[in-house]
Amino acid sequence: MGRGKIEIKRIENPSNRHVTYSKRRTGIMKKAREITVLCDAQVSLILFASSGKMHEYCSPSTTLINILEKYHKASGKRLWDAKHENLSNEIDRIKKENDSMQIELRHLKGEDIQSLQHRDLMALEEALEIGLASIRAKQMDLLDMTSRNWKILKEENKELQIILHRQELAMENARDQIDNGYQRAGDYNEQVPFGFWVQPIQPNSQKRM
Amino acid sequence: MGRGKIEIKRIENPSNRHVTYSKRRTGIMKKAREITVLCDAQVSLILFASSGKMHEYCSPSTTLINILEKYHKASGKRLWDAKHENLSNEIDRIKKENDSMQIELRHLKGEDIQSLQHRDLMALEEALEIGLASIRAKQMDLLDMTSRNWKILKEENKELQIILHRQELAMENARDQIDNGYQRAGDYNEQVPFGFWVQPIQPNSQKRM
DNA sequence: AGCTATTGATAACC
DNA sequence: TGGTTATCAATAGCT
Repeated sequence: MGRGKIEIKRIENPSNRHVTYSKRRTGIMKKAREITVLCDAQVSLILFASSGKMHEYCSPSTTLINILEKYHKASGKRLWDAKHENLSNEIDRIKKENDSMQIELRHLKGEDIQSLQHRDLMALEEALEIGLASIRAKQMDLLDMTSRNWKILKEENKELQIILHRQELAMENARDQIDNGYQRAGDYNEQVPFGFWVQPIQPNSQKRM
Repeated sequence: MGRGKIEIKRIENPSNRHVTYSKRRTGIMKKAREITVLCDAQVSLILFASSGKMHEYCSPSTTLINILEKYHKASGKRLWDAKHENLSNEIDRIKKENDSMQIELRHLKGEDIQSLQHRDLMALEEALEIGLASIRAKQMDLLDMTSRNWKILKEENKELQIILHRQELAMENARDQIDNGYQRAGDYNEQVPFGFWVQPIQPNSQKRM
């Protein structure tokens, strides 16, 4: 394939070698592209010249990573290091954990229990009863707390009414004095002792405790 | 480079495509080998036919892993780091799923419910009640089945006793006849009607239904 | 899977 | 490198 036939052995002349490398590299790249298009193939081609310079071709429909993954599956060879394997193993482990939890959840919800034996059903029932008891106890707590808060609220309200009542009395008193001609600079406020005025009560008693 | 020029585009005829793939694959492999030898290059070539079948060439002085490491250095592209990242992401995803299931499980078992609101507790209670009802229904089924089987077993036993009783009577009868001098060649068996003999009852009635 | 006419690749040279 | 061309190699179409 040239002006003369050549033996396939290392070209000793570095210059010739490099020239041949360049030309053949273009050639093989072209071939790779062609087989990709013609035959609907996926190709990865990586070349390193003796100089260390790299060239690559990868069929456009995919990526090198993709090809390597397929390579991995097809050959079974382990390209990736231990780290990778660890990650894969962990994924498997977690997935298994996941599955068993999934099953447990379904069982607790009363699903997929056709295949269960009496022993399993008993255990499930016990677990459910314990859970239910715990939940109901908590609800009781909440209820107690709410009613306690109501009580507090009611007492506050009572006190409030008392205070209001005193204020009304005080204001009545003041008005009477004004009506009776007892006049002085100032307004109503100054005649009402400060402590008698309503203080804002704390809101949202639910959140207490 | 053949009997006729061809356009570089997908060969639609699958048979032709496959033939061309085979031929060109050997061609490109040869080229890879040649450039390796002639130019002292390192080459990795991976091909996947559209059928999914894989072929590879790797220059003898090295390995694919080696080449990929060099590729990694030369291109700066992170080949398996990307893969690692994907795996890590998946692990994260699954772990999250795992955690939420874990929490749900604990809640159903009445654990870690301190922070729950009334609304959540109600939902939990309902789920638990449904589960419990389902489990208990299943247990009832099992119980029914067992008692039904017991009943069958008892009836079988009754019949069995009747048959035994008849056999005893028959044998008594036969003995009496022998004692009374009624002699004949043969043994007891021949004098006892066959239908009177105990037939084996079916075992493990639990498995019925 | 083989054959071979024909195209394609490239060695040597500039 | 890039271009030219004589020559060899690859292969398309056929069997």
